[in-house]
Amino acid sequence: MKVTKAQAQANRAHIVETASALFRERGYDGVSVADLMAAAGFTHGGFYKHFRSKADLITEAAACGFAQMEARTGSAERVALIRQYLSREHRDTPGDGCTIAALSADAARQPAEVKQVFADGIERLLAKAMHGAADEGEGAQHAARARRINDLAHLVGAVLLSRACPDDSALADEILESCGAAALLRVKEA
Amino acid sequence: MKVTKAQAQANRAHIVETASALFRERGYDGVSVADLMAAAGFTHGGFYKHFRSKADLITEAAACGFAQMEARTGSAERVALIRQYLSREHRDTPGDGCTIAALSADAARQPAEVKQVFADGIERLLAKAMHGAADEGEGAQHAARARRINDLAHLVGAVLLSRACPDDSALADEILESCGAAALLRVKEA
DNA sequence: TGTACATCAGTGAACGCGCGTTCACTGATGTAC
DNA sequence: TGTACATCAGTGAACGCGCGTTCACTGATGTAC
Repeated sequence: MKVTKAQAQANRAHIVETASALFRERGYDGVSVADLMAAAGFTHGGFYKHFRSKADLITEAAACGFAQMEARTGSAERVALIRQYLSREHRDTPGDGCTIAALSADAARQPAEVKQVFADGIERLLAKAMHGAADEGEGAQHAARARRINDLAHLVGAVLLSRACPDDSALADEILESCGAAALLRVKEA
Repeated sequence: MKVTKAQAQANRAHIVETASALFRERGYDGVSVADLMAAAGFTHGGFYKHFRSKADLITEAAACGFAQMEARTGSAERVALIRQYLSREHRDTPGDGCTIAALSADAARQPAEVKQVFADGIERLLAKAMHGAADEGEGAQHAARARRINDLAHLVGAVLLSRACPDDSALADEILESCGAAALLRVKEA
């Protein structure tokens, strides 16, 4: 049953990606090693040929989630990004969505290793959003960074509030719409 | 070992309050029935004399958390509320803090019953914040409500982001400070 | 290039453990007379 | 008011189950000659 080195490496990456999506859907405690391996197309025993523990996988899956986000948001316009982030689609399919919105509350209860992955991910997101302000003065850069942090908190909070409401409830949609309108207005004003 | 009706009722309320705090600290999956009952000062067997299941308790504990929040924020000034909400103290002691910030991600994975408690709680929070706008026109009221929703999303998101960062990290504090400054500025401008 | 052997990714049964829940039991409280 | 009995909050052992993890085994891959 052995497999080529390349195949094994691909399988490992596939397990991490599957875990990253499942964790976003159900939380770290909501996905068992057996669940995950079955979803990835394997039996559970092989898990420990790739990872030392479930805790290790959680750290890797978080990093994978941030890497996916960066790859996908690479060239997108801010307006398109906001529309997508505050869409019903994103709210209703956390497995395909933002790691921060789906798992930051879970991460808060995880060891420092996981939290560091989140902090690094947030930091890289902020750095990327700052590209437009690279040639400004120190004060303006500081203000721009503060604005990015505020925008991120606002978007993440909106998705979290909307997800906490019953499916198809008016309030859940109203939250997305109110926050979307305000976020887009802020882009236009800047 | 029987106890007076009044005592039994008080014990039940004590279990719900203890659960509400423990859930906020560790999440719904992070607290076992045995953990909880021990923390409340009982053995685990008696749990089912008070509740039909852990799921039932989760619903009650959520309602208890919102009731506590309403009671505590009753007479507070908006500025004081924002300062407290975005304080390191609130970030670092979720057990004493806001149910939305601590558990909305967990609630998103719970049955409709729990989500309804969250939606009702959010709705009551918004209604309370609208008291100052009671005599305005329909358009102004709608705008005021949208502003409250945005403010709530912003505050909740800030606490979540800050909690996801490593303890005592600079980024965790920066998030609270940036969002606090912006939130307070918004109050002054209004 | 061909042969012999070591490696190790993947399998599936098994481990101890803690989970939510059930149950027989206790004994003070509440009730009926 | 006093007595006899039913009630039921709380106890602690036990239930089946799924968890994270370990292990002996398989057999194709990778390596040494």
